[in-house]
Amino acid sequence: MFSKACEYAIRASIYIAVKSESGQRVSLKDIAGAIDSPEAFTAKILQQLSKDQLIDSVKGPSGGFSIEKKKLQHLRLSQIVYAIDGDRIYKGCGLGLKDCSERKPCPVHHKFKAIREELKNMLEKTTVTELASGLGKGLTFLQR
Amino acid sequence: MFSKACEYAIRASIYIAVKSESGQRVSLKDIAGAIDSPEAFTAKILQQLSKDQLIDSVKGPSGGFSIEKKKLQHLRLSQIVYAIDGDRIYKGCGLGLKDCSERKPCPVHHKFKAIREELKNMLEKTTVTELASGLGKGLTFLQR
DNA sequence: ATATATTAAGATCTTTTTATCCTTTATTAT
DNA sequence: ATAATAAAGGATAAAAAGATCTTAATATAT
Repeated sequence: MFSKACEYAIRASIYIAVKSESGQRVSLKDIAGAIDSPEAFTAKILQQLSKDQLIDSVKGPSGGFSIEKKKLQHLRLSQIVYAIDGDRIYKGCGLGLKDCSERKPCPVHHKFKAIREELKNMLEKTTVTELASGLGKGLTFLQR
Repeated sequence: MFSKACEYAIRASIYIAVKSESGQRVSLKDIAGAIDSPEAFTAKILQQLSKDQLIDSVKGPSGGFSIEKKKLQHLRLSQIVYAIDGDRIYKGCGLGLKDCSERKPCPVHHKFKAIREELKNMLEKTTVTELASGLGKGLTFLQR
């Protein structure tokens, strides 16, 4: 569904969100530990999210990653996914055809459409805070 | 969503189905040409489908691939997908956790569940013949 | 029986994805 | 100012996926 990088991106974002809500900044090491991801690879991913201004980063002592409150209110899963995996999850043809479209559909085009729409809606509706909340309450997990 | 191999597998199966309905056997070359896939790679994939007895193959002159009528009546998309990609599309956690479950869910577990179910249902309901029919009528395409 | 067409199978190569390492840059605390 | 800390960036490596090549096995037609 998502690339590994995107999975880490989502997990990291949720973790950062939890911490940001209580005003804490978290280091790369902290994040990689919390979501059980390879540190250097995670760094690359966070770099990308930071470039896209989906998360904030501060260098130096007591630096780290965070998401400012304002952003956090609006940050959707779709934004994270888009930053890392692009739009292939929405646009790509289920059978890999380049020019698959309503006008020239592949055999599964219409069958997939509904599912894809639903996925898109879900990603666009779901906020990272919302997911962070469940994690904060111990209802959901980011490891194993 | 699916691996490239799985995309080719589905496309090939649909093409073989169309031909099989009019009693024709099709060669690898023919298939690869029709679905615009790399020939040798496609051979591997068809080999796998053949091993799993989802399609039939005959060696030698006037040999090739086909799907016998009986099989074709029941052959579902889910079977093709399972033969090539296994069950990751159903079972795998959206965030890549190994032990994600109802009891110990990742933050998106419940959100994904509905979508995954729908996908599963669709794949299990959809027959290859059904898709072949649209292709036979020129309503759908396997190229570009 | 032989030649030929065609799939099967194994080995190998290429590309992409995933992951690591090392150096540089920015920030903070002293 | 200096040292320490943490992310940024670039180069490289390992693993997985995608694709190709070569040889073997098998069936058919003559």
